[in-house]
Amino acid sequence: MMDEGVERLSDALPDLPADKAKLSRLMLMVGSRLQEELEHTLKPHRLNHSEFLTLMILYSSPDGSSTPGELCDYTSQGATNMTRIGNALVGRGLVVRSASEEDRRRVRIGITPNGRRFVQKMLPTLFPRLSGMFVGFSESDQRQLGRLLRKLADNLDRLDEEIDR
Amino acid sequence: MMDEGVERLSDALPDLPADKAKLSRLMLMVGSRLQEELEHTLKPHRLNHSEFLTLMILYSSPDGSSTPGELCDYTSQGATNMTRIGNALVGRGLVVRSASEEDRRRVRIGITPNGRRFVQKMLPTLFPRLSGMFVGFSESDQRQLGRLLRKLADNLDRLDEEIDR
DNA sequence: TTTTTTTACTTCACCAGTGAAATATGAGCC
DNA sequence: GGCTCATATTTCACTGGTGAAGTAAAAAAA
Repeated sequence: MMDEGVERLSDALPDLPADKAKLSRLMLMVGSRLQEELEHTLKPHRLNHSEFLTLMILYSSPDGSSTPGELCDYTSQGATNMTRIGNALVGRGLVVRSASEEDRRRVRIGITPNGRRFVQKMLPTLFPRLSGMFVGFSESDQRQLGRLLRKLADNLDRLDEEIDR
Repeated sequence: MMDEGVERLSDALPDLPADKAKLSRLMLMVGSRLQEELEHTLKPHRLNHSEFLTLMILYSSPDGSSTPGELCDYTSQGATNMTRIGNALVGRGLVVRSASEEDRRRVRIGITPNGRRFVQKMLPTLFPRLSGMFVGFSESDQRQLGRLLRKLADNLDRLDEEIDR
C-alpha cells in the first residue's frame, strides 16, 4: 500500500531509484514504530526514551556516574537536552548533580540508590515486549538484520563525512 | 561500543534478552540516523519529513488532491499536525485548501501547479543520497532487509493490538 | 603572566508533534 | 423533524528537542 505511491512516482520520474526509496521508507516507518512502542511502554514509568537511555547508561557504568558531555556522546543528544534530562531525573531523585573537583567546568551526574532501585524494578517490565518484537526471528534472521543495519549505519556515516553536497 | 552497556546490564540482570535488546537499540539508532539524514537533505528546500511526505502523496495521487483525514492515515501523523502542515504548505503556495462540496465537514487539499514544479525540481536532488545509503547492498541484501523489516513491523502491529499490558 | 582560544554546561527563544476540548456537520433513530 | 451520536477539522496548552548566545573555567599562546 505504501509502495503504490512510489510506483506512481516512478512512472513520472523514471530515474528514481524506486527500490531504494521503498526500502528507506520502510526503514523510516519501522524505526518510528519501534520508537513509539518503546515510548509507550516507558510512559507508565514517566520516562521518555532519552531519559531512559541516560539512566541506563548511569546504571551500567562502573561507578554509576558520568558527566553531561559524556552522556551527550553516548545518547547522541545535544547538550541542551541533556540539561533538561538532568533536571528531570534530579527532580525525581533518581540522580544527583555535583561539581567535579578535577575540572570545575564539569558537572558529575550520579545515579542514586533510589535510582538503582527504580531501574531494577522497571527494567524487567520491558522484557516481554522486547521478546515479542522478535518472535519468528531465527538466529540467522537476527544475525542478518544486525549485519544489514550495521552496513546501513556505515553508509550513513560515510554520507555524513562527505563534503556537505 | 554501544553493546558494552547491554553486556554489563546483562551481568546484573541475567534474564534480560540481551541480543534482542542490542538489536532493538541498533534498529532505533539507525532509524533515527536515517531520519536525520533525510531531514538534513530536505532542509535546503525548507521542508521537514512530514511536509515532504504529504506533498509527495499529493503529487502522486491521481487527481493531485486529498483531505486532511486521508493524509493523516497515509503519513501516520495526527490531525493536529496535519493542520499545521497544511498551513505551512498553503503558506508557500504549494497546495490550496478548499471546502468539500459533498461533505461540508471536510476540506480538500490540492497541489498547485507551483507545487508540482517544486517537486519536480527538488526530488531529483535526493536521488544520489538515496543510492549512497545502499551502496554495497546486493540484490539479496535488499530483499532480506525488506523481509526482516516487514516481519518486525508485523510483530509491532501485533503488540499494539494485544490488550495494553 | 596576561591574553586568547577552547571546552563544558546552561539559558533562552524557537520548531515539530501530541492530547484534550471546541466547532461544525453528517447519520441513525424515534 | 428533532435528538443523539459519530466524524472531520481546528485551536489551545503542553512536551521534547534544537541552535545561538551567555557564563565560567581550563588550556594554549604571546
